[in-house]
Amino acid sequence: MTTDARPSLLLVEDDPVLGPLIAELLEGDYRISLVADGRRGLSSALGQPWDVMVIDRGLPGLDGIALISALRAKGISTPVLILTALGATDEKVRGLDAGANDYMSKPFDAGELGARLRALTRSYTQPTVSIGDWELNAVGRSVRSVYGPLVTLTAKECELLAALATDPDRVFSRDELIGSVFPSTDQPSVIDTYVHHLRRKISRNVIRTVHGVGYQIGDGHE
Amino acid sequence: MTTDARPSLLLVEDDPVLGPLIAELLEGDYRISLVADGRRGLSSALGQPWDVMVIDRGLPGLDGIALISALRAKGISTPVLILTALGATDEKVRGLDAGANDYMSKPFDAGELGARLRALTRSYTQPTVSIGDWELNAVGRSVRSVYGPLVTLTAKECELLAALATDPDRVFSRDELIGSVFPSTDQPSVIDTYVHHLRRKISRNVIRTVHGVGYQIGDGHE
DNA sequence: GGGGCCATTAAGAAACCCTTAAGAACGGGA
DNA sequence: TCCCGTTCTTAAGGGTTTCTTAATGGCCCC
Repeated sequence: MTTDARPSLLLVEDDPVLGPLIAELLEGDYRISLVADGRRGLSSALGQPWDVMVIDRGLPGLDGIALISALRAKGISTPVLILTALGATDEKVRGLDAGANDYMSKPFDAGELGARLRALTRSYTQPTVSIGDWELNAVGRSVRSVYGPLVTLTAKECELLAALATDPDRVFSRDELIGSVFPSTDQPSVIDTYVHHLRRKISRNVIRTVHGVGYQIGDGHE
Repeated sequence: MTTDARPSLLLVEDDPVLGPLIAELLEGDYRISLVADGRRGLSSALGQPWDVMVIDRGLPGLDGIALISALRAKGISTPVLILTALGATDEKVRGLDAGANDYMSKPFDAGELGARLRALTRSYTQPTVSIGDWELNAVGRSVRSVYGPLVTLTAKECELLAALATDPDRVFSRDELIGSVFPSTDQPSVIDTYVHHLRRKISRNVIRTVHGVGYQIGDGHE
C-alpha cells in the first residue's frame, strides 16, 4: 500500500533555525507542516484535523499559550506539546493549564522529543470507528479514508454517521435516525439531506439506500 | 413458566428522589438494581452480567463517563443509556464516545426512556435465512453467498425469495405466492417475472421450476 | 405440428429518493 | 450589540427505482 501512514504534525515555531531543524528531525516519523506565527498556527489548526501539534511558547502574532487556549475553547482536543526557552515551573503549569498535554524546555534532546511525541500520539489517539475504508473520529468530528485526506464533518453529519456506524449492516429507518440525531424535528426528509451531504463529503458508496426502508452502512464487500 | 423473563437493569443514580422514581417507572418491565454512587456501580456492573444499564452522568465517587469508560476497558459491552442534566451536544458526543449507546437529558419523558431502553435491549442482529450457499437478510433486502459480493434485492424480490425459503423443498404454486407476495394483483405471470429477476441477480440454480405446479427452493441437494 | 407452459424482454405507471436551493437559527468576532 | 459566516431545517422539482402488465419466443409433450 502506498498510503502515508505517518501521523500529521503541525509545528508552530518562529525561530528560522529551530523550526526547520525540528521539522527535519521529525520528518521521518510525521507528515509535518511548519508555520512561523501564531495566527497562521491557529488557522492551520482549525482548518484541518491534526494528529499532534508542537507549539512554541513565544510566538509573534499570537502567543503559544493563547493559541492553545483558543484551540481548546473551540473544542479541538488534539494533543499539544509546548516548547519554550523558559524552564520555570510556573511557566510549565501555565502551559499545561491552558490545555497543553506536555511541555519541553529548550534546549531539548531530540530523542526525548521523539519519545514524548510518541507517547502523546499513542495515549491521546482518540477512539475511532471503522466504516469500510473510512475511520470516523467522533470527538474530532473528522473522517479519514485509508487512501485520502481528512474530512471534517459538522455536528449533525457526524452524529448521523456515528448512529449508522453503531451497527453496520443494520438498516435504520428514517424515523429511527430522526429520533436519535434530529430530535428537534419530525420531518424524515432531513435524513435524506444529510445522507446527501455525507455522500458528497466522503464517498457515494459508504451509505446504502434500502428503498422504502431506510439507510445502512455498507460493509465493504460491495 | 415461573422464570422472570424481564431483562435485568442496573440503575446508577445518586439523586435520592429520581433514582427510586425511575426504578418504580421501569420495574414492570425490568428487574432493577439501584445503586447510588459510581464505585458501587462499577463493582455491580462487573460483578454480574446485566442486560442493560442506565447511568447518571454526574455521580459521586466515580463519574458516569469514567464508569462507562472503565466498563468498556474491561470488555463489558452491555448497552448503556446515560442520563444527564446537561443537554449540550458535545456532552452527548463525549458520553457516546466513552462507550454509551444512548443518551437522554433530564428532564426526560418516561415514555421515551422506555422506548429507548427497548431499542437498546432489542437484538440488533438481523435474522438471516440460509438458502443453500446463500444468506438472505430480509430487513436489509440483501443476499450474499459465502465470500461473494452483496446483492441487493427490491422489496418484492426479497419477499418472494423469503416466501419460498420459509419451506425449502416444498413446492409453491403461483396462486399461493401471489396471495402472500403480490396481493394487489391476481395475475400469476408476475411470479414468473420475479423468479427471472431473482435468477439473474443471484444464480440460475437457486429456484427450481416444477413444471405445471410452481416453484421451489433447492431440491434437497445441489 | 399444435397446444400448453415457461422464459425473457419491454414499457407505462407509481412510489420513492436525490438534489438543489433558500430561509432560519446559531455562534464567533468586531 | 450587531454583523457575518456556518450550520440546520424546510420545501419542492426532477430523476431513478420499482411495480405491474403484457407481448413474444422457446421448449417439451402430445
